[in-house]
Amino acid sequence: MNVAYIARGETLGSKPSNMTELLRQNILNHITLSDEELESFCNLFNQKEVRKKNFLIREGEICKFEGFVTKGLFRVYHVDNNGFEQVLYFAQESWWITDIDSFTTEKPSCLYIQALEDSEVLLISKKDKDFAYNNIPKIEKLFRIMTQKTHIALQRRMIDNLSKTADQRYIDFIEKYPTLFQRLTNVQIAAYLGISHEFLSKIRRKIASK
Amino acid sequence: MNVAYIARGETLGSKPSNMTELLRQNILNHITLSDEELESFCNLFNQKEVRKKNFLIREGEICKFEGFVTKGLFRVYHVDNNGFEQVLYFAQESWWITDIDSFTTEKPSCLYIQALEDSEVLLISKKDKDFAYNNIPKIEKLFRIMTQKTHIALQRRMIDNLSKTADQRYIDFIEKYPTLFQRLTNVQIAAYLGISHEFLSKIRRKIASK
DNA sequence: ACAAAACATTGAACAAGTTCAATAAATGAA
DNA sequence: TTCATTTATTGAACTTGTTCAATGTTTTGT
Repeated sequence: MNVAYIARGETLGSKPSNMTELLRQNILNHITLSDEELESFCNLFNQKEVRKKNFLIREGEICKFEGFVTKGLFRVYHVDNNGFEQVLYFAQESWWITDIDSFTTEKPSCLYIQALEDSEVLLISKKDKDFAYNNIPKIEKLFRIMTQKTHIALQRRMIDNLSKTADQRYIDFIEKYPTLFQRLTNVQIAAYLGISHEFLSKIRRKIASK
Repeated sequence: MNVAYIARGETLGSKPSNMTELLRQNILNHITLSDEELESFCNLFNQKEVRKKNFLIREGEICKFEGFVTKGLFRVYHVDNNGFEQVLYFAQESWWITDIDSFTTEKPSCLYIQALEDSEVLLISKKDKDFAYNNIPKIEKLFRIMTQKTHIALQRRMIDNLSKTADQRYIDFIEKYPTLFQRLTNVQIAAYLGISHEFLSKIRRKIASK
């Protein structure tokens, strides 16, 4: 495995383990891998710093990476025809980020991924991910399981959006993501809940007065 | 592979190919498999008839299968606290159905899956699917790719629900699923769009008068 | 420390979507 | 064929959420 790794022109030797420690933990939460497999997979990632307000991708670009957040916070969002922003999801430490649509189809993205704080991510390219799929069979299982989990979460959110009132969705959000909640402005939360930030402000007043 | 297959107590010999023809096509649309792999995977499925209005699963039950529709039409829906139904998706011929949440976690489902027409499905149990994962490596890739695709579709729907008006979502639905549309009542379509059927009726009048 | 920008709140007028009740049309079961 | 059930339409009153504009507060960059 290491031979293939070196042959692909990457730097020789492992990255400092503190850089990929969170990633290793995250992977082992989903599947079991030998030290060698873990090592060679983690070595396919490159660290990148993204300062607050900077973009990992913008609409129209092709998403060439899949990322794992090791520090900071991102928002993945869409801008509609009227210029309004809808947040698909937030990603803090130990969350994965990509536009899976653009990444897999290699077509231009209709999403923006922006850092809301000074952040750090580990990025893997499509080429290296395909390499991992072909050479470390369990990686196929890893992403099958992870995609399943994010899909389940999105299904639940879809049902909630269809069945619950904005008040309830806001209360649920705080309960479900209590620490993330504290790192977000009301503008961002409103864009996630699918309401105007003015209306969120009125919801907050109503809740506070109880 | 056939030995393992027989050892698991299934009927000997392949099912008539007309029964699994649609399934075979669907699989080969996603990955390439040898005839033997295809054969042994398809043999893990059992056909089931479901008459109109009957349920494949109900809320509270544990979803023990993943299904592939060969004939007819299903709706997968949730019933909220006020008794309103939200349709997560419809599944006609060549679509897959399951409550992936309940199926993977083995916890009670919060969904109903009901036949809207006299239907037929090919079902695979969790045990047999795990068997396939462990013995036919490409099956892992198959479901990784399929889950990715359904996830991408759901992401798009999520964005549309957050950014578009009900009128536009209805027009989009007709354009995207022109044949499915003709098999559904307005009550079902409204439950998918997340609006009351009365309001859908008013949207239809408005559109017709143009 | 200061100016500029972003963020949060509020009210009033408005638009989108619901609820309820009444009626008509289509479908289904015996 | 007939009766019951489901489906579709419509109007009026209502609720939820938006829009716009004004005001004050907090953050940020330099």
